[in-house]
Amino acid sequence: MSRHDGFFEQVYAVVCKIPHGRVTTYGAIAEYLGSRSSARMVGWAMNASHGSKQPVPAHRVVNRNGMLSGKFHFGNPALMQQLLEAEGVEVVDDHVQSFKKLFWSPADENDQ
DNA sequence: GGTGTGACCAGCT
DNA sequence: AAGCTGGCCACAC
Repeated sequence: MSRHDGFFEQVYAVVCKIPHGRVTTYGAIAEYLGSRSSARMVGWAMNASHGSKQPVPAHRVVNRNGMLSGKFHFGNPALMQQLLEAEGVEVVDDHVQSFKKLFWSPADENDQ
C-alpha cells in the first residue's frame, strides 16, 4: 500500500464502500483486512474517523449482534440511529432490524 | 521506545 | 446460561 501508511485509511476505504442502506460489522472489516481479531482496531479507526477529511459512514458499522455499539461516539447517541433510519435501515432499541439481510461483506463488492 | 487503550470477538469458567 | 478473560494490532502519550 503506497501512501496509506495508516491502517485507518484501509478501514475508511472499506467503510466508504458500504452501499447506501446497508450495514457491516467490525469483525467483517477486520477479517477482510487480514485478522479477525483486529476488530478492535477497526473500532479504534472509526474513533479517528471524525478527523478524516472524507465522510466515513461509521453509522453503517455495527457490532456482531447488529447493535449500535458506537452510537455514543457520534456526539449525539441518537444520531447514529437517525442516519440509519434516513437510509431506510430500521433500528429498534439500538438494534438493526433484518441485520442479517442488510449485512454487507467487504468482499461482496459485486453487490455495489 | 515502552505502556496503555480501544466503537470487538470468541472461547473458557 | 451468563460473565470474564485473553488476544489481536495500531496509535497517542
